[in-house]
Amino acid sequence: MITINNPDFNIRKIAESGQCFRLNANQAGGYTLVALGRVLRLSETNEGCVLDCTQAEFDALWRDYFDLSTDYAAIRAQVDPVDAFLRRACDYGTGIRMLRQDPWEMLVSFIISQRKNIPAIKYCIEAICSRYGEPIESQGERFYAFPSAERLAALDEAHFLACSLGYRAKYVLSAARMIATGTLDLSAIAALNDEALYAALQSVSGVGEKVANCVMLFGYHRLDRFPRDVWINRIEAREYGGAFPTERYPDTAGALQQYIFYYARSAAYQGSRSSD
DNA sequence: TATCAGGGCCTAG
DNA sequence: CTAGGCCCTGAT
Repeated sequence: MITINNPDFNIRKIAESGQCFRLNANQAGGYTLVALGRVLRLSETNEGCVLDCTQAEFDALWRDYFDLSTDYAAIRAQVDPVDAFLRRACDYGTGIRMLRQDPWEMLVSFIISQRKNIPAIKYCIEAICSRYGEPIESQGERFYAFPSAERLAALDEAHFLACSLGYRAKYVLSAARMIATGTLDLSAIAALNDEALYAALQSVSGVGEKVANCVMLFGYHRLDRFPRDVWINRIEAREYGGAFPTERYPDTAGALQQYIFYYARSAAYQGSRSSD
């Protein structure tokens, strides 16, 4: 067992921040994460967040996955003191971190995300994993890893249609085949600068600006990327008169975007806007 | 039951 | 550059 006692680590907020789709509340009152081909259970206690893994597994995998070497208090501290909205968002979202997730899983997940809400995205991803992912037994329960590109490349469009992907089915299939054949190497492009990586990702059919930015932010930990979805667009219109000042936060705008996204969808913010 | 919107992208014009 | 189509689900 590992305990993380850090105000900048809150598993509930991370789970609800929309960056990951396979971290869910469990029956025991905690959270269960399927990632890196493993299952990890986490629960909040008075002593902090407890992870049910060994020290060796924590050191090898989860310390990096949860980005525990980044100082999120420092990121929040650089927020413009005049920007009351952003300060509120950061206070409200304290505990959120930017997970270092698998690029392939992020690519597929965010291709699926277009014109879907979060429950629908999770449904599709679980359908794919449960049918084509490797089973993982954990404490008497069976989970499924996210399937490899090679595995998905061997399927055809009908299999993805059956997972409720709709018009995105052909995008996911072609992405899988690009990766499986080596047309696109997700490991190799990690070495590219932002603009080249952005372009490389958009060479995939079904990947536009929004999805490419999400893959960069969540899969390649490019914390400067600032994906604009309908929620962020609303906030930019309501709170910033057009555009968020990304230029003021050249290294961390994407992390701030996650605080904004979490706050914008919260009852706390929605309630404060109810007079509109 | 009916309607709308959802962490968009592609194609045609 | 903009308008329309797309496939399905969750929320009301």
